[in-house]
Amino acid sequence: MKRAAPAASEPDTRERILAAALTVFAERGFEAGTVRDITEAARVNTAAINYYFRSKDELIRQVFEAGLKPIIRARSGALEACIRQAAPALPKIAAVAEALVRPLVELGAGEYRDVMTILMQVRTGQLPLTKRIVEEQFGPVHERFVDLLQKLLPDLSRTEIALRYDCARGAVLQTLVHLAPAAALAVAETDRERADHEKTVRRLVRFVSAGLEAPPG
Amino acid sequence: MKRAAPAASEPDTRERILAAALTVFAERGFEAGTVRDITEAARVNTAAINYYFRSKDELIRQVFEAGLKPIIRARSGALEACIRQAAPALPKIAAVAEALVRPLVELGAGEYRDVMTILMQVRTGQLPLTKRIVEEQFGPVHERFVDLLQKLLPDLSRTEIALRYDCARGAVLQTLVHLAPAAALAVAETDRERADHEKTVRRLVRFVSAGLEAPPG
DNA sequence: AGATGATTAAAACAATTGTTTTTATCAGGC
DNA sequence: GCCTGATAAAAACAATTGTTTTAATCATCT
Repeated sequence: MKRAAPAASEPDTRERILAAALTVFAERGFEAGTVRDITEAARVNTAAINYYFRSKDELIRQVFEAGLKPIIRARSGALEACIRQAAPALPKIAAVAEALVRPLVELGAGEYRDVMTILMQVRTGQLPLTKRIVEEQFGPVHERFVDLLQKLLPDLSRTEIALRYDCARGAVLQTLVHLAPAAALAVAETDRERADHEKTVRRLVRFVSAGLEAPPG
Repeated sequence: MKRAAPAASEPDTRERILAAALTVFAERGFEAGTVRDITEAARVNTAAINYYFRSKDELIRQVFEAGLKPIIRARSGALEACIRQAAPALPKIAAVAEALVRPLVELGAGEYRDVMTILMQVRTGQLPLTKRIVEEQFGPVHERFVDLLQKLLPDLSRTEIALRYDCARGAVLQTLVHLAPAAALAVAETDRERADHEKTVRRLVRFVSAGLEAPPG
């Protein structure tokens, strides 16, 4: 036989581990977050992690890559939508800034807050494995952003554009981490929260746009 | 007797531990960086940490606070100098931005690179202890910056100013971490490096200034 | 020289780490 | 029924964690 349950109730043990691992890693970091922290949070036996994933490292890889994918897809999709919307002309800087900001704020304030926290941790480059994953996954999107910005700001060198793009990402991430950590328990977003996010997006877009199109030096 | 050596050769064991702890914590994080990592790097016995500091937690506190102080002093000094220089008028936004950017770049690219890395780690808030230290130490400086910006940008609400100030800090830190990690081994800065820092400062100031004085929404 | 007190070194401590092994449990196929 | 293979639980593994203990060293003062 291949599986105990065919498809209906895929034993959620594996999913519970993944979910628990995400929050544990976000709260304590990849190295400091222990296997037993995770199995206790998931109400699962200690050996389950080595049964479903080969090792803790493999669990880290899967949790991290799975968390990253929707973020990349959202940012990438927003960029394409913004280009499509402006076609055949080039999009405005503000639109590009919004394509960078909005997905991050909307995902990072909600379901993917833990992933954002982990992203911040990884940025400090403690684990080579995770740093490599980030570079691999985000590489293509970054390149497309910088390429587009280069067309919009032909007076700037590519290194200057890359620096400004980095600054923009740093500004958004910094704000995200400071954003209401209470969201973790909220099952549904209240109107108040949604309005806050909208305001945050507009403010960030304004800051980032201005920084991106600052005069060259 | 009070001390083995009066003052000339204060047993540098303690200093070696502090220095080694800083780089170990920067590379591996506060929790993942082990006592033995540090004692080996400092070529010191394992028990030395508990002899000179009471515990690992106390070592963390001392390393972190000692590393933070010069950064705060530099930023605080730069702000006061910029105010003094413009007096009796108010300083320009660009000058305030430079007071924020320059100390961070100059310290963070050199001797205090490890402290910057640790600052990034702490920002993700894994250890409550370190998060509290950061808030305590940086609180006053942040307030003075926001107060001054409020005067320079009277059309913006205080929360909006605070957000922009956060963005500015995030932008600078993000850039710092991406900055040449090779600096760790350089005993003396080359002219090339110093020129690079100067260019980085100017570019960051331009980005941050533009973001700070973006039109209100 | 002998005694004193600070420092260093070596060894051991219990606790916790990731992982493995070993033993149950539980579903479906013959 | 009984067997098979997947899952689950319990117990144990060696290795590593922060810390303590115990014994050596070393400089200084009397």
